[in-house]
Amino acid sequence: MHTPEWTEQLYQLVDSLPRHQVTSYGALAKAIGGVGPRQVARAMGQLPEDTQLPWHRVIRSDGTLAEHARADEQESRLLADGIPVSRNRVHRRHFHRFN
DNA sequence: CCATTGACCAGCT
DNA sequence: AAGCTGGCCAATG
Repeated sequence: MHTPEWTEQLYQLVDSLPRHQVTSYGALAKAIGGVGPRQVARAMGQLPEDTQLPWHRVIRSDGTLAEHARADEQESRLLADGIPVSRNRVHRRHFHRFN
């Protein structure tokens, strides 16, 4: 398997996410540059199951949670982080702004 | 404010 | 080569 070279930067960005904030695949893609949101999403899906990265804080740009194998776990992790999720959606005010 | 639609996207199988 | 993704954005109602 071949991991793209931008993944290290992706991991660092995700790892630096403040505890009570979320971000989107697209926002990360922009912050990295030259990659698309779906590539970021795929990279998240490839993370090992026991990763320490807060992958659960990466959601869709419209605030809804994407549908994938660990979606339920994602919701409970967000709630455990103190990030409210109602009707499968996180409010915009919890999005992190990259500088 | 929310939901839907359609064009665009890149990496699989 | 067709079809499916952990998506995004703008436009629309």
